[in-house]
Amino acid sequence: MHIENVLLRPPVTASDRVLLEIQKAIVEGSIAPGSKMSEPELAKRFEVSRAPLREAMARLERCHLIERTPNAGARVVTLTPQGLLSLYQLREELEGLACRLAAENMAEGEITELRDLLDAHLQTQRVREGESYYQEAGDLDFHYRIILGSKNPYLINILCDELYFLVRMYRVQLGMNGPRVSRAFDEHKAIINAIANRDGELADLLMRRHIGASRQNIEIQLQNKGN
Amino acid sequence: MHIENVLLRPPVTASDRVLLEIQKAIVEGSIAPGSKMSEPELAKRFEVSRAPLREAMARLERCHLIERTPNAGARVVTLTPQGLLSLYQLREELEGLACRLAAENMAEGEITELRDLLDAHLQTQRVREGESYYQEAGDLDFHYRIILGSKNPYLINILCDELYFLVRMYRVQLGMNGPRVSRAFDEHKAIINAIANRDGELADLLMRRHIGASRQNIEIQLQNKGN
DNA sequence: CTCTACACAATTGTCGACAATTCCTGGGTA
DNA sequence: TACCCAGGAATTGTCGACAATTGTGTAGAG
Repeated sequence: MHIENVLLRPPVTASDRVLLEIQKAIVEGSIAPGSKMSEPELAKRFEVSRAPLREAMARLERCHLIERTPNAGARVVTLTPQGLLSLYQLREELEGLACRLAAENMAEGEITELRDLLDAHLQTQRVREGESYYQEAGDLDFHYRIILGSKNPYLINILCDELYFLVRMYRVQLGMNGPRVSRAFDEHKAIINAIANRDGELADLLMRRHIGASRQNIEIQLQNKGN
Repeated sequence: MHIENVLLRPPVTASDRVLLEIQKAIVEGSIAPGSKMSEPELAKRFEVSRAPLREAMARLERCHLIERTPNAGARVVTLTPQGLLSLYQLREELEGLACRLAAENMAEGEITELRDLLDAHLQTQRVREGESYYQEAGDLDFHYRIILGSKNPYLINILCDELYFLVRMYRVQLGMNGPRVSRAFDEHKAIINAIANRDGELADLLMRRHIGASRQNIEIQLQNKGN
């Protein structure tokens, strides 16, 4: 009952490779939201046949980066306030659950590693103040480990494989760096403590708040962009 | 931002048709759990080429009915107590959320329809006492409508497209009919009332309990089977 | 007798071409 | 001028064959 996580395995096949490239392009916006995904065009651009390309597109649909209609083609998703709200409603619930389960199921060693990771991340953060990439990567890593710590394969699959690309897309395309960086560290720290104390209920609550705050932060950016 | 629900659209393409057939076969167990899914064999059996078959298998993987490993092939999932627990942990959380959102977002008309559905279902149930099929179908319909009522496209997608086939597989293959039928009606009724009163918090709680009870019921069957 | 290495068979991944459907354009009509 | 319908171009869905990889069985060495 081990569910493969396509993120964590090297791109063994051609469609794996193309998938990663297109995912990156969509998340970073170099393929514009709402634009049409022409199969012949993309196949030529990424130098593969249409077979692996279609396989990749099936997986892109799975992680909600494109929307397909039979016999009509696919388009890149568009970012909307409603979409963001729906996404974060889910994330709050699911990552809350992940925290609760992680508090029950994470090994002591995993918790220690998580602490070390946060410390290491804090240092690089101090050195390279303002560079949002490290914040992004570090934050992602933190959430990933907790999700994996839940040991629930379906939950892991949904969050890491299906929802997180969209989360990243919203954050990247709205240019997240901002003033939340330092506060996020404290919140992360508190969550780790709760997990280390095996207090699932508290960990759940803190994670929900953490994500709620993150959502509000993005919503502000989205409003600013709208005006 | 409308996410297509493959369940609710007629099978327009060949891979759609094959997908439905194989899903049915796996859920009902006529393709045994753990058995290998040979592409040439299945293509011949369902009278399609390997291209649409592979597309169907990609979607089977998406709803967790098969597990694939690159360059090695796919196997039907096996049912385990741990798997069931993981699945229902998620369901409790997600359908609880769905109820809360449904209480906020369902139109009055939809709620009325839901009531009518339950009443109609109750009558056929009385008439054909003991036939588990109607229970299955009616229960499914009830849950579906609430999920759709949440109006959260990601939530709908995960529950209806990705998780429900597995839920059905567990129930069908463990032969669910049992004594829970009548009590489930009362629980359904209470949930509808909470939604009608726009009491999301209560609806959430009741749905979690409802699913928890359902899980315990299945776990008992699973234990009996093991002994 | 056991273990390793090689070669063969079978399966999966990929390719290019064909069929079916959709979308777009242009012409005709009210 | 606006609307509708037909025709053609382009795109998606499907097919059969080829290439690449895996698993297996066998032969040989230790």
